[in-house]
Order: sequence, then structure tokens, then C-alpha cells
Amino acid sequence: MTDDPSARDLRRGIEAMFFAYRGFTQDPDRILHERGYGRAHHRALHFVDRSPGTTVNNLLAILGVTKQSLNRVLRALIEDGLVESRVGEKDKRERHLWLTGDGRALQLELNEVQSARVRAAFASAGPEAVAGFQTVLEQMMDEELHDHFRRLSDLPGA
Amino acid sequence: MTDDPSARDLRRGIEAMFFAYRGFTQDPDRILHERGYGRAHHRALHFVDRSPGTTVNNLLAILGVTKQSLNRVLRALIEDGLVESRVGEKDKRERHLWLTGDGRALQLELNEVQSARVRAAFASAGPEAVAGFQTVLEQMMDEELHDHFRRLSDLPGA
DNA sequence: CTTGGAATGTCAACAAGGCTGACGTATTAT
DNA sequence: ATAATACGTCAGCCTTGTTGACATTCCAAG
Repeated sequence: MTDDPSARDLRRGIEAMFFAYRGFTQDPDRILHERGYGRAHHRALHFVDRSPGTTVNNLLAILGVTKQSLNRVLRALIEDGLVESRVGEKDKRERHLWLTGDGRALQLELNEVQSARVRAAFASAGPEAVAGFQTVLEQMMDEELHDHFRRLSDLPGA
Repeated sequence: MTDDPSARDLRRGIEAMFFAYRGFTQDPDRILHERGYGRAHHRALHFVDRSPGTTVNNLLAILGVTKQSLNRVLRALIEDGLVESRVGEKDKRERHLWLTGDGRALQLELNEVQSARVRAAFASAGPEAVAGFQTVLEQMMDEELHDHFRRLSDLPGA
């Protein structure tokens, strides 16, 4: 609120985001490609894993894509037995989503390679840098997405 | 090198990258869409602006896409008069790239909206957080991309 | 000096994964 | 009853990645 970053700092931050995001997605992308999946499948697996039993609508809000786009991805994951879809008990219009054993296995594998890189970066940068990293990223989110982020952060689990 | 981030920290970092990147690209994306361009056009404009007279090959190394993919984007920008391509004097196989006045104008506009968000995030997070943000992102890059990043950082200019 | 290989860039065609629009079907809410 | 909600699906479009084939240019070995 009180500081005045230089144009040079801003440019470096922008370029760092671009290059770092490439590294961030690279390792999972390789595994996904071997299995005939893409980044969209990874995102679906990740957030279903994070909120087991979530509905399609909730997933749409988090992912920020159209239902047609999400549906294409979910259909593939369900057909391949990685995701299970059950009609809601209370509201039968809703479909609730869970990972199967196979789905959890793939999600774990993807998470492992992605975490490995982040872990290395965090360890080498140190805890204070990590705190700053986290703060800046949160400030960069849209408010609505920041809400989703906080909700996920408050969830129980590892 | 010495710390041991928790699985929870890693998960939060991963999700923060995902949500923050959405915010990061959102404002330029809107302008680009109005003009019938996409993110790829933004990247080309940005890095041509950063290294005026650069060759297609150099751009390929930075962007990490195939030359066919880049070529489609460059062709559109050249046809629309935003980028100028000149055959190399020394090596006539090479094409050297510059932004035209119109190209620089669009790049400035895109940079302005993107910088505005980063500036706000930086200002509200404070300079120490920004330093940590930068450190972690650099550690997340692939070595080759980190080299490109450093080279760009050392360039003269605003 | 010629010729073959490497480097550079272009064109064509295809796939993933976004998008909009329209429609069908349960189910729930008013 | 009627309207709204949640979800699925079909059709078609766009951007942006991919591979394959090809033309041009440069350079170095013979």
C-alpha cells in the first residue's frame, strides 16, 4: 500500500511468472502426455482430490471454464475409471465426484513430480522467501479466486 | 538447501500458482481478445520489444514452442503491421524482428494493464515479500530458461 | 568450384482444449 | 402448474500447440 516498485521490478516479476510457470507445469505435463491426457485433466484430478464429493458446478467455479469444456475432460476420466460420478442423494440433479483408486494413484504421481520441484525451490529460497512468494501470489489473484483459494487452504487433510 | 517445507505448504504454493496465474493473464487477455489476438501474440510482442532486432530462432528458444507455431503468430502480427521483419544482412537466412509504432503501442497497452495488477500486488505485499517472490520463482525455472531470464534482466532499458 | 549437409524459415494438416449457442432431461422451488 | 436449477450433449468455431514436407541460404569438404 505504501511502496512504489520500479518499472524494472515489474518487468522482472512479469517475466519471472512466465518462465516459472513453464517449469511449474513441465514435469506433470510429461506424465500426462504419456497417458494421452492434458493439463485440463490434471486440474480436474487435483481439485476432485482436494474436495472429494464435490459437484460439477463447484468444480466449474474453481476452474473457470465452461461446462462443455469440463465435461469433455470428466467424461474421459470417468470412462477410464479414474473418476467416479454419483447422483446426489439430497439433490438428485447434482453429480458428486470422487477419485477411484487408479485416479488417486495418478493424482499422487502428478503431485509428486510437481511437488518435488516446488519443494526444491522452497528449500533453496528459504522460509522467508516462501512467505513472500505466497503473499504476492495471493495479492495477484482475483477476489473471487482468492476466496476459492482460502476455502481450499482451510480444508483438512495433509 | 536446508529447510523442509510441509506437504501443506507445497499444496498451498501449487494452488497459489494456479490461481495467481489466472489473475496474471486475465487483463491482457481481455484486450487481446477484442483485437482478435491471443496470449501467444502477447508473448511475441513482449519479447520482440525486449530484444529489438532479435531473430526468429532466438525467440523460439525463449518461448519454447515450435517454429511453425511461432510463425503463425508472427505472420499475423506482420500482416497487421505490428511487427516488421527484415532479412538479415550478414546471414540472409535469418529474419530480424522489430515492433512498429502500432506494435509498440499495443505492447505498451498490454504491459500497462498487466503491470497495474503486479504493481498493486507488489505494493500491498511489500518489498521483502517481493524479493522472496522473485527468488522462489527463479528457483522454479528450468536452468535453460533461468539463463534466458538472467540475460533479459541484464538488458538495458526501463 | 561444386556439392552436400546444416540452419532458417514457410506452408499444410491435425489435435487438444478453450469458447458460444441450442437443446433435452431430471429435479427442485415457487 | 410453472419456472428455475443442475447437468449432459451435439454442433461448430478459434487459438495454439504438434509433425511432416519443402524452399532457401550458408558453409565447409572434397
